[in-house]
Amino acid sequence: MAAVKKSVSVKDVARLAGVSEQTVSRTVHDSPSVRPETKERVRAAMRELGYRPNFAGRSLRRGKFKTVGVAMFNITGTGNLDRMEGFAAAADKHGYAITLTKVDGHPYTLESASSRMSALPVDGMVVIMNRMPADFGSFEPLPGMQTVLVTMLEHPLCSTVDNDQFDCSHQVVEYLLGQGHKTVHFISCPERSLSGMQREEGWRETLRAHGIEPPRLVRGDWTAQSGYAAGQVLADDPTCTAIYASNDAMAYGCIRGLESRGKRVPEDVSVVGVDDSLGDIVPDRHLTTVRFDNKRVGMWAVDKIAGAEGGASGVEHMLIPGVLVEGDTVRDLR
Amino acid sequence: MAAVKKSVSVKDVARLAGVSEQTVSRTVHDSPSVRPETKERVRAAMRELGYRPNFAGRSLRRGKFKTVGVAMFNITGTGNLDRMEGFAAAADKHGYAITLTKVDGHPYTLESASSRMSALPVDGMVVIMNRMPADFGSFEPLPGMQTVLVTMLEHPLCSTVDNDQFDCSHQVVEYLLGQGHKTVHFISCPERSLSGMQREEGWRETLRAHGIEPPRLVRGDWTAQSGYAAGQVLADDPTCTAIYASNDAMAYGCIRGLESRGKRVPEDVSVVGVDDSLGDIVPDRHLTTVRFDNKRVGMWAVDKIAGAEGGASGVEHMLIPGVLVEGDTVRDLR
DNA sequence: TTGCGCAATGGCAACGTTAACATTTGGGCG
DNA sequence: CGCCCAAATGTTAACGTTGCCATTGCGCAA
Repeated sequence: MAAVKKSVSVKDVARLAGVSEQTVSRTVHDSPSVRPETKERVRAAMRELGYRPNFAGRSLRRGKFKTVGVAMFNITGTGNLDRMEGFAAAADKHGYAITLTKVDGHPYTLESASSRMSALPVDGMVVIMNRMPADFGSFEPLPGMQTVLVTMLEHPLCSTVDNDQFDCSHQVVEYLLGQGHKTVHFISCPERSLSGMQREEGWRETLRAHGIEPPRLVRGDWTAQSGYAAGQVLADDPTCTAIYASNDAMAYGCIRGLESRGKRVPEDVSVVGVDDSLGDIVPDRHLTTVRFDNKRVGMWAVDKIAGAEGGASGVEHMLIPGVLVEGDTVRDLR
Repeated sequence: MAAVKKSVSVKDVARLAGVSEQTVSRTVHDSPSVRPETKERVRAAMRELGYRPNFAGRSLRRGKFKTVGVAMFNITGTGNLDRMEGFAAAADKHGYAITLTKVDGHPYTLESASSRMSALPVDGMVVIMNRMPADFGSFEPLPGMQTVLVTMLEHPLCSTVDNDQFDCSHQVVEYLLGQGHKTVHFISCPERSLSGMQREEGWRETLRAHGIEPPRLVRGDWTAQSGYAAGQVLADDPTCTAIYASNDAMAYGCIRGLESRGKRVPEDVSVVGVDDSLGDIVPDRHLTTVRFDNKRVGMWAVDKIAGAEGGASGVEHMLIPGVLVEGDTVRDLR
């Protein structure tokens, strides 16, 4: 019916309703100082013309976009979907939107992400760090642009939030030692992964805190295949009764590798993974693993920006612990 | 050094560089009608003040946002991450950004997604449909807002793009029949899933095209657990030599269910999945499955919007076929 | 020398919205 | 009956950018 040519502005609505533009604006914002019958007349005009407030005009006037930018160096990655769920949920709660930007192909620096964002309609930004950016130490966030980094590393000028990888390893090692294992073997991941290195460090330090010298680790590459190979290697090590794999895929692979060498899980060797990413893919067996709350990580980041509103809230660092989920791949030796 | 209070505008740069605002604007757009030395002076001023063009002012003037909105009813879902990778990649290519919006909690209608988007700074929108929206038939996209639906269903007013689920089932069934199997059993998914129902329809029709009456299907719920149960049921069916599961998790579960009843895969029964979502989680065995190119789906959607620019390009429907990846879970009976 | 054309730059207005201030109207009260 | 206050509505200006047109300055041809 009401065919729209260009775009309908407050002016058009005002003309049709026979009021001033200001009254239209007040009606849009449901101001109490407009008579109900006037409001209704204005609303009718808006409906008839199909009026939609123009975002650009509004932001220009307000100096705010009600949008949080998310910069990712690579989109695909464990937990990113859950994090996005968190971003979107928190944004929704505050009436914000999320603007997603891929910073792939550009240099792996915070500056690169920041300058990309600066041209976009965002009030604050979140950067998901998978690796160590070259300028982590020297980076300064854009003035007026609240910046949150998703990483365990603390930054002096930006708030940070992440899963507590260190605590994760601590929980796993304590758990296994508590079940009577004398030591815990470790299947690591490629060295460029920040979170992986933190898991490794947590494993090492927790063992040392118990006066146990960490055994030689087996380096994996996140794939089940590498876990399989690691399992075969560790099957020949008589001191190995408990294995902590850096992710679930390697843990599953490791189990098969152990079995291929005649070891039973958990009777002979216990295995623990991290991520709870695969669900119960092996239906009659549940992997003992650590479940992270990536959604909460995402929500925290956006809450920090959208919740701050005017007041420039200070720099905060948040670590969100995972939960060890007991399955049936660990044997109690006590 | 150059501490910025509020925000730096062309006016500030113009004053510092001793030129007009217009010349600043021309410099930003690298117009040939500005003397190189003037340009350099302006650029120096921009650097000194830390000038960033204001998005709102620019969009207001231009009437364009260079942004594509993506509406999702639920973020978590197989393939969404790859699709987002596609959105972001295509947006990057065109100099666009992606604005992500969760429409969860609101009614499952296209109208709801559309009205949510209309208040955001976007030039076009993509809606990811998992289920059937109540208003699919009656929906009209917002005037001036190019709308692309991610679904196999064709819409008269909106372009659509999706994986070709029908073709996927066709490929799988043809492949299995080609290997000498007399029929193909099917593990389905919950009825509310659009893509799942299309896979089911494709299975049924392809069998019928060969004059084979489709056997009774076993209904699953996407989980490995349900696949396990289905495998146990089908293990007792002597006519069952080939099973097509609606996703990989059920396929893996099914294999374990069959094995728990003494059937070997692929010697006794062949199993094929869909999605290629789990990687080679079982290291010494590769599931035969169908790999979809969700990234391409995402890119197509954003290309359609960002590539159109001014010209209102017509409604198009695109189906992107998956690729059957041969593993070692199918036996050739010939 | 004068006039013309081109290159470089400046002035102005408008995009749509809304805060701040101005104005009108109606009603209560001295 | 007149005054004042409050409620309701209108007017103006500004947010930052850029298209359009005007202006300036310069070299070259007449």
